[in-house]
Amino acid sequence: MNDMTEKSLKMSKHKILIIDDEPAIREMVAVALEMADFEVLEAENAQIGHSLIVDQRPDLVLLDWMLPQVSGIELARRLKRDDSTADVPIIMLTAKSEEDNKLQGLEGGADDYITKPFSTRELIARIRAVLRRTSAAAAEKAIQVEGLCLDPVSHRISANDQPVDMGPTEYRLLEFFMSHQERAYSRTQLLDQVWGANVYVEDRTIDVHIRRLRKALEPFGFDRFIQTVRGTGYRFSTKTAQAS
Amino acid sequence: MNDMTEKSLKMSKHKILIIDDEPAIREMVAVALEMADFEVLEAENAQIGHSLIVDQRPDLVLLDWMLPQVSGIELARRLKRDDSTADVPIIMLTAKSEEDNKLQGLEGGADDYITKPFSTRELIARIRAVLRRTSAAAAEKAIQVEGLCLDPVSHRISANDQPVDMGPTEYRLLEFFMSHQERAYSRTQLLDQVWGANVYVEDRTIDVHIRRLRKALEPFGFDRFIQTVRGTGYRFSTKTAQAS
DNA sequence: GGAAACTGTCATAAGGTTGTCATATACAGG
DNA sequence: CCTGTATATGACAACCTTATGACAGTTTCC
Repeated sequence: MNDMTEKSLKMSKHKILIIDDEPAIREMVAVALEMADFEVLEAENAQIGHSLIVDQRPDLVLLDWMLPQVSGIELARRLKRDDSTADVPIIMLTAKSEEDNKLQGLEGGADDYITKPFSTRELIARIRAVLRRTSAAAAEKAIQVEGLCLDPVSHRISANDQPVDMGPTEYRLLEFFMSHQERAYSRTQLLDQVWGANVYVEDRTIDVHIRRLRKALEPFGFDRFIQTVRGTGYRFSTKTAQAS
Repeated sequence: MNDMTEKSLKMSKHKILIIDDEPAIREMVAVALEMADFEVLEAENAQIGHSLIVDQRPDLVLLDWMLPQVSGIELARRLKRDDSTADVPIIMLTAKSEEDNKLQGLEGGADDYITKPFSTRELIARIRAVLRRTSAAAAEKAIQVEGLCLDPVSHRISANDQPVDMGPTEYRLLEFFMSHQERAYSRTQLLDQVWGANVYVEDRTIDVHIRRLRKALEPFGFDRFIQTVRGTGYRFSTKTAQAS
């Protein structure tokens, strides 16, 4: 359970993308954020911003309300519509005169809004708040697949509402699998992801933990989710394993 | 997963097509690109460029904004509209004065744009960036042909949404075929591509794996894609085998 | 301090894959 | 229609990869 805290501490700087068409504002914000130890990306319009979000996966987006061509609110909607970008938190930047629209902004999927002019202190405080809120939310959301449910808060697994008993390593392994479904991982990748990078552990050890995980899920029939991908590794999939 | 990196390194030169009506610019860019170890194709207008794209399948297109007859932006739109050319990355070349239109260029499907005059260093850097981005995306994209679908991410084959079972070698063979359709390969070439260079394996062994692959696809009727090219080797084709 | 729970490795058992053969077929010319 | 080749197939035995049960060293928790 301390994993989360540890990871946050070790975690590299948060990446913030600022999308605003005024170079002066971008510059000012960028400097402020860098001083606050964030990594900053900039985009001058919605298109460039969108591709940066896709490519760079920033931890948060500062989005100007008014942008040429595609407006900020429109971009926010698009981001929220697409699953792959829906969970990127957004803080809208609005001018005083546009303040009335703030509700619309929040409706459009923004996690917060801030009116220009704003102090950098306030901006940074809000960024931190949103980051704290969203990263906590992401980590605390239970993952449920059919009758199998993993609850990060209580750190517990249940199958059809019955508690499932397993070791810590198996828990982490399952957690990783359930948050990365339908994807094949090599033993080395699993080792890096679940055990942590640069840990010297035999590749074959994975097999044993897979075995233990399967054994724990077996009584409920959910061991079928843990699939072997011969010659490659393992995969978590709800789709039926290949018919022989 | 490292296969991609390895392959990229071994991969033959990237083919770049430059479409510009000014011979001087074409020449300059061509020289720069050749020095950077790219293979260069040239076209002086959209029509010629389009047919070169279809025939030669360049890895990337440098497209001038202003072209006689059919403009660059129009060509870009057409390319993106047609599935068979939609995934060719495009970098638009715009004159300073046209800079305002760059947004339109990105909307029109360009992957990047660069304004003239530009340094060859910058051009090459952008080309590399776009190639890296697109080839990474391509490696993750599922390949679907009629009802047959190969998903590299989950490492799985499905035919009409039903899982298909096959050995690792057959999977790699099919993966190679599906990403190199409509083209005949000799047994030796297949051995080099699918098994890897300098591997001592009997040529005839291919026949057996082709057989196994066909057998796996047979229940769905997709074995018809794996065609024999007598005296030469094999080919993956959706078109029906040649009527003699 | 000691019992119980966890972990990483092994050795061994199961099973799935692979490269070759030998044989049956299909093809292209004569 | 026959003949020499090129392919398609079925059968195998060697080889690899994965699944399992056991075990000893540690850590965790009374």
